[in-house]
Amino acid sequence: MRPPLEMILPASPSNTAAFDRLARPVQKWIRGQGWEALRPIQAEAVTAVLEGEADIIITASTAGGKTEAAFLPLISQMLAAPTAGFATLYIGPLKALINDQYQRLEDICRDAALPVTPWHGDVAAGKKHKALKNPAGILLITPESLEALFVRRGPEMPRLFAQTRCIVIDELHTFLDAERGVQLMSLLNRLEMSVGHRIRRVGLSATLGDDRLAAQYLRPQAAQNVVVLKDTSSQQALKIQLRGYTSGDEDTGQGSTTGAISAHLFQHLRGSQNLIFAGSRNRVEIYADTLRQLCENSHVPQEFYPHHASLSKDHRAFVEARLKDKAKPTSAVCTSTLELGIDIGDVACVAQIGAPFTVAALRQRLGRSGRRAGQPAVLRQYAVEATLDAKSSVVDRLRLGLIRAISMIELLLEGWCEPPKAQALHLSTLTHQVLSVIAERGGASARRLYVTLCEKGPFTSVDQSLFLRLLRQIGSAEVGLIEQSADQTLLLGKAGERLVEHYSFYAVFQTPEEFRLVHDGRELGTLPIDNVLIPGMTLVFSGRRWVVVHVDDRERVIQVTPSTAGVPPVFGGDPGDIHDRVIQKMQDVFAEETVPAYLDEAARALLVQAREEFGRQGLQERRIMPLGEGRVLVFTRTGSIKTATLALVLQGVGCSVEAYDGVLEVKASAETPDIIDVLTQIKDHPLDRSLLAQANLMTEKFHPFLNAELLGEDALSSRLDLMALPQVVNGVLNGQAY
DNA sequence: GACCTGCTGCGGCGTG
Repeated sequence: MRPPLEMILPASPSNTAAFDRLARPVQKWIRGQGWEALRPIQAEAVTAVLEGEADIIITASTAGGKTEAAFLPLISQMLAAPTAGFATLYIGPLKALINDQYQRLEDICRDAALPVTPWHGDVAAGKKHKALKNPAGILLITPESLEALFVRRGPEMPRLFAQTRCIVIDELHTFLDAERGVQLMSLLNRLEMSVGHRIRRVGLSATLGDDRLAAQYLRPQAAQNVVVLKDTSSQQALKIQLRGYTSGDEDTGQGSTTGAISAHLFQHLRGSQNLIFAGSRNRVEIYADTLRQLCENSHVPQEFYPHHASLSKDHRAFVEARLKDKAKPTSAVCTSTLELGIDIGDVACVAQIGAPFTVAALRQRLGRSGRRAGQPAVLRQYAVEATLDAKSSVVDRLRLGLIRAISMIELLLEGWCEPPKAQALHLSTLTHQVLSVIAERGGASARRLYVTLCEKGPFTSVDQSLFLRLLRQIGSAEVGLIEQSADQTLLLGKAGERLVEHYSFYAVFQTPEEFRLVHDGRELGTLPIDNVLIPGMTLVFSGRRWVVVHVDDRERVIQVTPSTAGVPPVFGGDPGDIHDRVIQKMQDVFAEETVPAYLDEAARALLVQAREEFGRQGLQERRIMPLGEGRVLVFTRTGSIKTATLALVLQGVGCSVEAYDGVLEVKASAETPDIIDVLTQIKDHPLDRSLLAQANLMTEKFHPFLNAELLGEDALSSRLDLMALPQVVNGVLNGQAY
């Protein structure tokens, strides 16, 4: 008789029961780890996975043991019932994450003799061919590589996945509300159709604003049956400070806000591991350069390094390794590259310069700090506002950056974050999936495509008539992506074949063209091609200063050599997307009188000023404010989508418009009609879609193949909101005008 | 007024 488990493993009874249900090799691995017990979330997951076939969402903090929670019982299950083909499919959004998870799972599976195969663009072709010849165990793959399998090996899919029982989706939140997430859902749905049975889905995530919406994403047809397991054990303390700073237009000299914030970071972050989110790659370079100088001037070792997606892999790996190495204090000045994914361990503090765009990002970033028991998460928020003078505009006086930073923190504390947008058509990704299904099957009927992608797949907002219009468009002579054979089967056209045959087809997201920046044969990183650089020009990049020595336009290579001066390059980007709820919260912050305890003295003073201005201008009620010289402020009090839609309409009648948080600054010309008349017109008449003609509607990768009509509908389903406009305008007009 | 993510097959060559 084997001894009772309690003698080996001190654990609570429920925990012991969970442990007992795991396969022997898995139990052996757990003992080898020296764990005292399974964590509650892991014990719950064991029960949920082994009892029944329900879809599951597991949410726990980054170091909360989610991977083990899912895989300890899944591996046990695989050992109990061996299958032919891949038994479990793991989807990861990053190659680096797949590499990390491969190491961890290999370790668990070593004694179990269960193969684990990583599969992404950097994995050797030989290794992939071996796995295809003998598919078994766990396959770790990116959405793009899974897409490639469908396109290149469509007929083999049933053989590879016929007995797959479970698909684990890591970092589930990164797929919600993204084109890539729609692609992934389409692929998983196609996989189920291809093998002819449902495959259980398990989502892992650290940050979910709304469990039900995540469940809706994971299994749209049966969201109510998704089991959500939450780790509530690690409710951690949160320490927040919001510091206010003011600056003029010239922000680079001595005594600037960049200098002042850098000095504060230098003073408080040195000696530990930290993340400094600077908001853009340009600002990452500015702050990294300033902090590097501070270290040099103080004759102390360098601890501040830049990290963003345009920097070389080598440099990024160097910074990540330093963050993991507690013997080398390191603060990374970074963009969202360090927001998710790969494990960099616990950081002492998260600094955020300027308000973030979403509460979800703020929450994800904060999750990097305070992960050790008893350690609070620490947020240092820096708000930068303009120095005011007699000529300063109302918009500057309202301190929108500070108010938004406060609003985001308040919403974070309330536990809210942005939900995914449900109704979008995703016509770019639908075009991609049409080509992919045709390639997979060597041809398909329109009916089959519609059922696969829209009826049973994720493109539920697309009805038959819209789908047919899309097919006719991409099958037209001038586009030529598809063509129809005599028996009505849809095949790839010439242009479609060319597209699908190239490896750049698999990803559904757009990437800009770039130069490579090289010093002494070593790549420093990449720059968007719209940077105009000629020999002799200086720049700040990768935390150092360079001078351009040679530009090769054909090969897209720029040679540089060290220099003592420089300015950071322009990286471009899209306008941010701010949710309605954030703007509402800003309105509340203006109207209330309480001052949050986490503001420093300067931030308090700025908040008081902003509220005085808000009251003085009567903005509690007032929605339209003339500024003189034909300029008017229109307070939409809505997020960026509705505000941008109104801006588009006003531009359509000849106004020039600038958008801020919930406010438009409108400048009329001599030919422009009176703004009240324009707004009244919008309120009373259905809107003319021809307005869309002047907007830039080509934002996604496969948009260039669509016509104006389809592009308009796609934009209206996601980035513009004409339907809401009458209501927005009504609100504006019913406030006190003029 | 922004950020991030991904990639196959094949020919040519050297090595064991």
